[in-house]
Amino acid sequence: MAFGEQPAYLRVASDLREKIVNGALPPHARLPSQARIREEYGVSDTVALEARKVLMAEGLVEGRSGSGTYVRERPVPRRIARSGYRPPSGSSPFRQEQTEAGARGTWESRSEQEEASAEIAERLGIEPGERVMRTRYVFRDGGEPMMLSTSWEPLTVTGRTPVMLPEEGPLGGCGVVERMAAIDIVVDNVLEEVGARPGLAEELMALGGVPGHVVMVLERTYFASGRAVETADVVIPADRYRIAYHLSVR
Amino acid sequence: MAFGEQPAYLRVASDLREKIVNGALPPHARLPSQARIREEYGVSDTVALEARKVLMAEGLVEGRSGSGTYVRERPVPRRIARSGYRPPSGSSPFRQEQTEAGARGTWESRSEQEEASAEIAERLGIEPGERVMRTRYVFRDGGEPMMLSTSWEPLTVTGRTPVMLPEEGPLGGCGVVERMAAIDIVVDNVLEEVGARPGLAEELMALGGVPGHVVMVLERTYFASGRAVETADVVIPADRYRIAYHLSVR
DNA sequence: TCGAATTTGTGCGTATGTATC
DNA sequence: GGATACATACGCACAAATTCG
Repeated sequence: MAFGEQPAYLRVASDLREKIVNGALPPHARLPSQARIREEYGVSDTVALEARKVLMAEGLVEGRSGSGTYVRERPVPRRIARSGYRPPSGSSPFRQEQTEAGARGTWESRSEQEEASAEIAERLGIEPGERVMRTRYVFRDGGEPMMLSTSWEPLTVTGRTPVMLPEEGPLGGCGVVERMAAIDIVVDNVLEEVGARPGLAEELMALGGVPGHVVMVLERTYFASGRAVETADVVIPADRYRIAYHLSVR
Repeated sequence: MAFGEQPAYLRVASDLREKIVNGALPPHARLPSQARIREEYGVSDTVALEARKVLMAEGLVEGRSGSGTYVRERPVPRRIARSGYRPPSGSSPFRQEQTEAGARGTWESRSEQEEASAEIAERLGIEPGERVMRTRYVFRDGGEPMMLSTSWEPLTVTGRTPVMLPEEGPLGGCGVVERMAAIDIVVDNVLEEVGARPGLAEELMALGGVPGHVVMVLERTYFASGRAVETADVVIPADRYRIAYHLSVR
């Protein structure tokens, strides 16, 4: 390998990648087998294997034992409009987590009281050990799981009120802002932090994904007059969704 | 390999991973060398190598040629405050891509004219083939590459003006809003879409990462009076950064 | 139903280059 | 320079899954 050249396996990977992105190898097409790659590029078995591994790590292809290596479909990601997004029509920016264009979202949830962990306490601005209501959601979009969410609300805020359980009562499933409004708490700010990481096996199981898939994690906290009233972790499969913000420049 | 067992390299990787997460191998500690692993676990060179590769792909360790394989620090992800984020102090929400708390950002860039691809034309609301100025950036934070960005501006907007080249002239490096203001274009809206995927080998090379690492992709478009004046793709390593939005709930 | 060919996935041994100590 | 350690590369072997006649 001469100076300045990139390794053989990266050269082969780049060539195959090019054929994938420019459409010469469309989704569901089979890549040349390891043996064919070896012949076509004049490289060893190891190099052909490493090249395939690079593309697999990039999520472009998927190996099926005994069959071949196939180009994966990359669905056009759907848009999840977040708070702050104002669609052309004048609909509410809230409870839009499921929708770009009115997709019917359904969800299940389970609530449970617990003591705030150090991290949750930090996010809610309370003392660790204070009691909070934790609610886990699975959101579905047309039956397909699309989003996992876990939210925490301090019981000092909602305790002994009709909205203590997010999904019970007349305001069940209405969203944080409306529920808080019902007990005279005006949510006026929201902080959202977006991160991403490989999904945990457990999450991907629930989301119908494949080990190794990437998820985005949205850490969201609602504030009312400077006090945190709800914080949540939202897990979203990154291959199917994007998170959209529409902001005005002061 | 008996039925139901996992491959040897995964067994070795799991054992080493356990030692890392439980602290037996703290950050900056050196892993056993390939030869040592071979001896300790009674496996071949290949298995030891593959095991290390798994941990490297997970971002837990980093190999230094000639020296060893070291446990990486997993820094609390730094926050990249995006447009819309208003820190307690009243500083400008723009040109904050580099900073949580005043980190000095440096960058390099290279501009070039080209014809708009179908995708870029769509995003800019122009015809494919119209000429645009493409500028590629590498942003650094204390010398470490932290962000790749490619921006496109229609030449119908900036052509034959002092700000045609983003990084030239008196307003070089000033940010889109200020530059556009200089030619009497008032940027009033920005649309940001956050996605995530495994990084391409090329991107991770530039960002100092490892094949397989996750990146976030920020697709950002600035608008002035409903017309797109700049669009950009921003690639950010997800293990080191998060993207923060602070929004008010009207 | 059976079996052969193909292909991936895993594993072994070895060699060479190159960076670090 | 020498020793160590990682990175790349070659060739081979075998098991498991798949495909196909």
